[in-house]
Amino acid sequence: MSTDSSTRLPGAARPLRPAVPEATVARLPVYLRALTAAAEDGVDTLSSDELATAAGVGSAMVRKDLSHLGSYGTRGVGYEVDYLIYQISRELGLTQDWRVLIVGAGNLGHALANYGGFASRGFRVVALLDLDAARVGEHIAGLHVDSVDRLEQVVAEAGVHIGVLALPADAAQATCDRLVAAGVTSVLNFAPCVLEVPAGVMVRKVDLSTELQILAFHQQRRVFQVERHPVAGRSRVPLAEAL
Amino acid sequence: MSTDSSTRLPGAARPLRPAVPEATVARLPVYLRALTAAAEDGVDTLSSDELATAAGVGSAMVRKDLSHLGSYGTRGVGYEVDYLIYQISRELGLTQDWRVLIVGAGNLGHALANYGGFASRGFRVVALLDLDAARVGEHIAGLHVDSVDRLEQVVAEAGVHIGVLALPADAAQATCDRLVAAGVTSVLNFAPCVLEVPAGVMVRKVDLSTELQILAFHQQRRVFQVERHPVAGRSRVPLAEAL
DNA sequence: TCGACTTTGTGCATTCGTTCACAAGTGCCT
DNA sequence: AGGCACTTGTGAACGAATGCACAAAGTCGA
Ligand SMILES: NC(=O)c1ccc[n+]([C@@H]2O[C@H](COP(=O)([O-])OP(=O)(O)OC[C@H]3O[C@@H](n4cnc5c(N)ncnc54)[C@H](O)[C@@H]3O)[C@@H](O)[C@H]2O)c1
Ligand SMILES: NC(=O)c1ccc[n+]([C@@H]2O[C@H](COP(=O)([O-])OP(=O)(O)OC[C@H]3O[C@@H](n4cnc5c(N)ncnc54)[C@H](O)[C@@H]3O)[C@@H](O)[C@H]2O)c1
Repeated sequence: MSTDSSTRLPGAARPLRPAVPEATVARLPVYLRALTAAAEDGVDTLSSDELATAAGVGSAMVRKDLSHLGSYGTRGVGYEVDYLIYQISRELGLTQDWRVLIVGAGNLGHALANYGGFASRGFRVVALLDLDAARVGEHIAGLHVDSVDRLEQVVAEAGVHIGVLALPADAAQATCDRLVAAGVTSVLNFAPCVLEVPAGVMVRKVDLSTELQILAFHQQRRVFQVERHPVAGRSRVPLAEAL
Repeated sequence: MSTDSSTRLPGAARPLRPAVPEATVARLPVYLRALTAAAEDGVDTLSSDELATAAGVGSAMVRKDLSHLGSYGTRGVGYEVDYLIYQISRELGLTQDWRVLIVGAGNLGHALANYGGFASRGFRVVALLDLDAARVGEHIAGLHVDSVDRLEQVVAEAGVHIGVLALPADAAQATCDRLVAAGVTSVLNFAPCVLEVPAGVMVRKVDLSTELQILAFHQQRRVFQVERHPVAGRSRVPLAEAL
C-alpha cells in the first residue's frame, strides 16, 4: 500500500501525509483498546507513559506511533482519551460499518459467528456459508447458514467488504479466488496454507499451529539453556515479549 | 531470548550457533508445511526458488533463513525434502511431544479442543478447564472438562508445557498468573488484552479483532485512493501481502 | 507575569530484517 | 576429463523499526 508520491496523477497535488508504517498500524488497535478501557474507567487524559504501560510497549514508541497520525497530544498534559479514541478510530476506518462474510461453518466458523468482539468495533457478520448441505439452514447467532454456491450473490447483495476463510486448507485457495473475483479485496485466512492473490487484495492469516511452534522453539531453547547453566536458569533469562 | 555470549558462564566456552532471528523462526513453520506437502506429493528435492514460491516469500530469504540453521542444501541441486523436514522439526523442537492445557471451554475453547491440526505436529491437548460448573464434566474431543480450581494440580500432574487462554479478557491476567506460578513458561493468549509476565515467560497473542482492524485500515485507504484517482484504481495498486 | 515542572514531538543512532549480487560448489553431458 | 548449467551460501547494501535524548511547548501556582 505504499503511496508513492511520484506516481500521483497531475491533478492531485495533495501533500498526502506520509503513509503510516505497518508496524504502527498493527499497534493502533492495542492503543485503542487501552484507551477504551481507560475511558470506561472515567479517565479523561493519559500520558504516553501511562498508555505505554497499558499497551505493553515503550513510551517513546507510543509517541512516535501517534505522531504518525498527527499532533493530538498536549505537552505537559498528555492525550485526551476521547479525542484520541476518535482519531485512531478514524484512521483505522472504524467509523464505518464493515460487512464480514464467513465461509466455513465448522468448529471455528461457529465460534467466530458467536463472537461478540466483532460487532463491538463495527464489524458485522452478514453471512455464513458452508458446503455441507447438512449445515445449510442451520441457525447460528441470528444468521442462517447459506450454501457456498451462493457466494457470488451474497457478496454482491450484502456488499461484503471482508471475507473470512474458516474452511479446510485444500478448499481455501479456490474459495479465495471466488471471493476476489466477486470483488472482495480483504481476506482473513484461518486455513493453514499460503494464499496467492492479485495485487490490490490484502490477505492476513491467523495461524494457530505456527504460534504453537514458535512457542515450542523458545521453550526448547530455554530448557536447553537451563540444562547447560543450571545456576543461570529461570531468573536470568532475559525478557521475552511477543509480537 | 538473546543469547549474549558475554554473559555466558565461564565453564561453558561453547561457540553456540548465533541465535536464529525471530523473523526466521516465524517463517520456519511455513517452510515446514510446504515441505511436508511436497513430501506427500512424492517430491524429494526442492530448490530455494520452488520452496520460496510455495511459502510465498523471496528465494533469497529462504536461503538466508535456512542458512541460520546450518548448511543443509546442495549447490546445483537444492534441498533434500525429508532431511530438511527433519532439521527444521528439530530446530523447532517438534521432535518431542508438547503438552497443552486449554483454559476456557467456551466457543473458542471447544473449537480448539476439536482441532485436529494440533496433534499432527506434536501438540497434545491434555486438559480443558472452565470456571462454569455447568460445563465441568462435559466431554469434548475425548477430554472431560475439569474445574479451573484444579489448575495447579493439572499443570503439575500432566506436566503442562503450554497454556492456552480462551477465556474472557477480565479473567486472563489472573489466570495467566496462576499458570506462571504453577511453572508454565509458554502462554498463547486469545483474550483481547495485554498480559504482564515475568522475564523468562513467553506470551504470544492471537487477536482476531486486531487483524480485522488492520484489514479495515488498508481497505479504507484503498477506497480513498480509488475515489481520488479513479483512473489509477484497482490495477495499479501495488502488491500487498501479509505477514 | 514569571519560573518550575511536566510531557510531547522529533532528529539521530542503532539494531534488526530484507534484498541484491556473485563466488564457490555440484551434477550432468559430451 | 573438462566445460556448462544450475543452485547454494553469504558479504554488503539497503530499508524499516526501535530506542535515546532533548528542545519546544504546554500547565500550574504564586
Ligand atoms: N478449529 C480450530 O480451532 C482451528 C484452529 C486453527 C485453524 N483452524 C483451521 O480453520 C479451518 C476450519 O477449521 P474447523 O475446525 O472449523 O474445521 P471443520 O471441519 O470443523 O469445519 C470446516 C467447515 O468447512 C466446510 N467446508 C468444506 N469445504 C468447503 C467449501 N469448499 N466451501 C465452504 N465450506 C466448506 C465444511 O463443511 C465444514 O463445515 C481449517 O482450515 C483449520 O485448519 C481451525
Ligand atoms: N469466539 C471467538 O471466535 C473469539 C475470537 C477471538 C477472540 N476471542 C476471545 O477468546 C476468549 C474466549 O472466547 P469465547 O467466544 O470462547 O467466549 P465464551 O464466553 O464462549 O467462553 C468463555 C469461557 O470461559 C469460561 N471462563 C470464564 N472465566 C473463567 C475463569 N476465570 N477460568 C476459567 N474459565 C473461565 C466461561 O465459563 C466460558 O465457558 C474471549 O476473550 C474472546 O474475546 C474469541
